Amino acid sequence: MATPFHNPSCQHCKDRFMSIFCKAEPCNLDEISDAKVCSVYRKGQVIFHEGAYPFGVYCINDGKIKLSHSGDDGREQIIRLVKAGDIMGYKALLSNERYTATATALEDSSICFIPKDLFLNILKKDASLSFEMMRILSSELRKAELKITHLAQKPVRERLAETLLFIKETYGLEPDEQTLGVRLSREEIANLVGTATESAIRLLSEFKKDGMIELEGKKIRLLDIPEIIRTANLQD
Amino acid sequence: MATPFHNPSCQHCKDRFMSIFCKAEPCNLDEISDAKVCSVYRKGQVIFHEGAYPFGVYCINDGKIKLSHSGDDGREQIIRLVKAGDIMGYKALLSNERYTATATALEDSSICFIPKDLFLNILKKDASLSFEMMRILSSELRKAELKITHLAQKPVRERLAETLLFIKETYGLEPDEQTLGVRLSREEIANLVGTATESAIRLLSEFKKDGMIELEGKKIRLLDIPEIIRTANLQD
DNA sequence: GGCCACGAATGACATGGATCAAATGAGAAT
DNA sequence: ATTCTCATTTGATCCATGTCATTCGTGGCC
Repeated sequence: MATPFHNPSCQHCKDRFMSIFCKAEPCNLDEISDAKVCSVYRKGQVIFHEGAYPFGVYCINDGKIKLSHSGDDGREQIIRLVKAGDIMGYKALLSNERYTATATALEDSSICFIPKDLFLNILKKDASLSFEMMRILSSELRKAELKITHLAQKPVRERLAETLLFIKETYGLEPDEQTLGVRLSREEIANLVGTATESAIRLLSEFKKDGMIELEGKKIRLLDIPEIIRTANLQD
Repeated sequence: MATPFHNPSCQHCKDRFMSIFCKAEPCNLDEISDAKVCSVYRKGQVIFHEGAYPFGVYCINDGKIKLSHSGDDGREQIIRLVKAGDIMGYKALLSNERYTATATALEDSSICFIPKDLFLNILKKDASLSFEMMRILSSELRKAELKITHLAQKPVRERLAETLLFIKETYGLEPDEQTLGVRLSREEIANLVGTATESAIRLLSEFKKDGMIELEGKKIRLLDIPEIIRTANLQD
């Protein structure tokens, strides 16, 4: 499926300083760099499947990925958006269980694979790396818990506005400083918000009518961010 | 507020083998045991407040605690139930931020406090402890993500059934093998499920009418667990 | 015992949002 | 270009669930 290619070295990875591995001790980084395998996945390709056993962690060299649960009735719930410098698949590895989510490329991406044993061994001997790992886990957990509260208490309108801001935080804006840096289908947006596709569409149209955003195919331009923030009704 | 009393030693803590510290190296456990302070909190007392800065982690010696976010409109969302042997407050500590949740005793509880510096230092030098910490974080994260999916996709009825099972998993049953091992108000149940109190009450009555449970004040007896599982409609 | 206060239960009602259906548009394949 | 397929949009409808209001029950306290 995925196309392997000559490994970029971790030491010179452009996202090295944003990634967890910037905390790793240099000798461990060398070891990781030698052992990893980098592959290219095309848009839509699945990197790993919910239910499968993990054999390592993935570190995004370049690209954008969604992680999603497939709900009982088949509807998917997107639980995380992954960007360059991020790692994924660590949760299953650490708790030694199967993947609980499926990773799908949102656009063509180059992704490095680090074998399980190596990763775990280095984690065990590199205190600063494992501390960083804990920091990441804590922060993901905090975000997840906040999402639980909002899902339980906020109306779809507010959650959609919040989601737009979240996408902006994650993937940033294009050079025009307005367009969200990723193209998602309406269904994907809905699955991120946790609502029906039609509801997401309707509310996006409303946002547009209210002058908060502009829509052009899958492009979304944020015109009035302060108003979006107000709509999201954030307190924290 | 809380009443300190003579410290039980960690080495002889009855929940030692279920707690994270069973993984700590013995010498580190000694250190923790010496430094910790154990206090008694009465039912309803707050152990720490959302928004406050953390100065250490709490390890439950005995008792039951709820961790909750207070939503923007004041409604609370319970995000975790804590039992003897569990620790709490580590998330804020690890990510070096303020508490995002409030911890309140569900019944009289004795809780040990481990100072921040000590905990972090030991975490840094005790690989097996920090590995265990990562395991806990991963598992919490997995649970949180599952909850997000269910909150987004399942009707209240299913979530309530699931919550009853979750309470049973967490706190077990009383000696009669039917009654849930904790007394929660209807409001607390609703805040766990993520619904309005009235909805929780109505559905509990339905469950009772259907013979799944029996209600007697705050006592909830699970009469037909297989049927509750069916109602929860769990696939995983 | 009887009052008070608060949790629990029930009913009536309003509505946000899901679902179903149909029409339109846009991108991919030939 | 033409067709086909799938995403998007819009409209109509329905229902689960939240909200408001009231009553009921229970435990605490004087």
